[in-house]
Amino acid sequence: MNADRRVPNYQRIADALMARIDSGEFPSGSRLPTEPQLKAEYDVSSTTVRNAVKALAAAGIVETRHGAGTFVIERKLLTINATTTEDLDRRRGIVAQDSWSTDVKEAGREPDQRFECLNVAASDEQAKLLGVEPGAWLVMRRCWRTVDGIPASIEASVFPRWLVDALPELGSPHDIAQGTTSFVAERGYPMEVHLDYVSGRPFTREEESFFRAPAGVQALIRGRVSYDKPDGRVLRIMETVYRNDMHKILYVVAGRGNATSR
Amino acid sequence: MNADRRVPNYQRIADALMARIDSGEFPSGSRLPTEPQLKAEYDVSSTTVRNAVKALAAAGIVETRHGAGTFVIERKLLTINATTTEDLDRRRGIVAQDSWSTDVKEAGREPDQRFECLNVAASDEQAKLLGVEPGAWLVMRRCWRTVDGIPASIEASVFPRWLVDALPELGSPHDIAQGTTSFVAERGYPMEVHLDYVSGRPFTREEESFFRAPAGVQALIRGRVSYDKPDGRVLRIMETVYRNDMHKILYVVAGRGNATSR
DNA sequence: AGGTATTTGTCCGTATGTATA
DNA sequence: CTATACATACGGACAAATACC
Repeated sequence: MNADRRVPNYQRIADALMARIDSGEFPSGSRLPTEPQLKAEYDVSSTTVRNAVKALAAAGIVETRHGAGTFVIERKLLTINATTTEDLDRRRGIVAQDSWSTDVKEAGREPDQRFECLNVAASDEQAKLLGVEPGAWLVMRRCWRTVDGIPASIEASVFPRWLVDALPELGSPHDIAQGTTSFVAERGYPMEVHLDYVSGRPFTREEESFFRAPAGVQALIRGRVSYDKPDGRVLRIMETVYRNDMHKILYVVAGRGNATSR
Repeated sequence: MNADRRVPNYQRIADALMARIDSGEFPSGSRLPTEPQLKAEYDVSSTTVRNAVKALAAAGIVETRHGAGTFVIERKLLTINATTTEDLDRRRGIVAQDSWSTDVKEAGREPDQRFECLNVAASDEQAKLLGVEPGAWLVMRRCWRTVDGIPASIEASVFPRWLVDALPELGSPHDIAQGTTSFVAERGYPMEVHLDYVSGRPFTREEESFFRAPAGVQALIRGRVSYDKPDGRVLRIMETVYRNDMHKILYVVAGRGNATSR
């Protein structure tokens, strides 16, 4: 027994429960004892039991469901391929579908998305990238995506004014089934290079209301700025917000590791 | 979107505090009123005030410091370039330094790292990638890294047995200042292609004790499997655990967006 | 360096609300 | 409809870390 007084009681109970989960006593998806039961079992107050369960929830080990109980979580990661593009899909015979749907279906899961097109004011960052004034009107195309019925990601793209003028379909309130990347490319504006950044943060209140994810789940963010050529014109600014417990993002990186071979 | 009419009291207080933060009343780094003050101000119990502050902390808005107070957080993101390699550094005249130190110093911040080399048992996944039995002995090289004195990331690399036999320095308990990528490349084993995956999750208890990050901060994970050529031999399996509120990972992706041009 | 006030962390007991089975 | 289970809320006590004199 660890009688280290520096470790709070609720943390010791959390550790004990975690050990019981690891031992197989509570397999993935199973229900933990109720809080009153744990309270009696460990002879502590309700506060302490709740803190213990909250610690496990924050660590992504369990999920509490109001009125139902506390359940052990199992993570199923979906791989999002950030390197392949639609031309690769075509070689595999996939034509009229965006690359996200392809990824999800190939994982044997069911994709669904709700689409919307809206006019937005350019943020400072967007304005700088596009060379317009902050607050300028931009067209945003946004997808709210679910996997097996679970809210999984939100993808938002904004396009420069001149591109929307050239390709009015970008302003239409209808989804472009083949994906905007290949649509824009086919019309004469191929994206030759993308700058991606990946980070993570807690959900905003707004995102929370869409995802309704358990505690311990945060956002995995992928930003992508697409250019017609290196240091060229920006064709699209995209940001995707993923549930971080459902996704991993894959990149194939060309190594140039042999410094002496240049 | 679902419109929950009933919002808990603590959430309304959290929203009110967030609005006051956004309004500039509490700028970044400033201290919020103490909990007894908030309790009096909003005329609620200590539980409710604490729940409100916890909600803000979980959302990454504020950070509570034991005995000191509650402070508004400012995020400073460090960019980790996952695409450039040491040969690029050399062209810029940087030679005897790994790419991480380069990135951190270029951001005007102070990198520091503690290195260790240990013998570990291969996990199932590592064993599969390396073509050995699970549990086989592998050499792991690990860096515990701080930025401006703040624990920022842990990077762990494992190498196949045959490569350590060929390059015994990989088993040495000393850091390889130039970075292992270029070291291994110079000795005749260039890494021509990397497979990266990026994801996020809560810290493990062990990671927590190193990072000591406030609530609302999680791990940003980058895994990298490096090959000598596409579908070739695995030269290294690397996993880096970053504080997600301190890092974004940058990738330069070659676009092949023009499907008709093939 | 030490002591004291301040501030958050932990823990107790209890009551009531609300979602789920 | 009822019982169950977690969520919210009240009020208070003491511990532990920090700040300040």
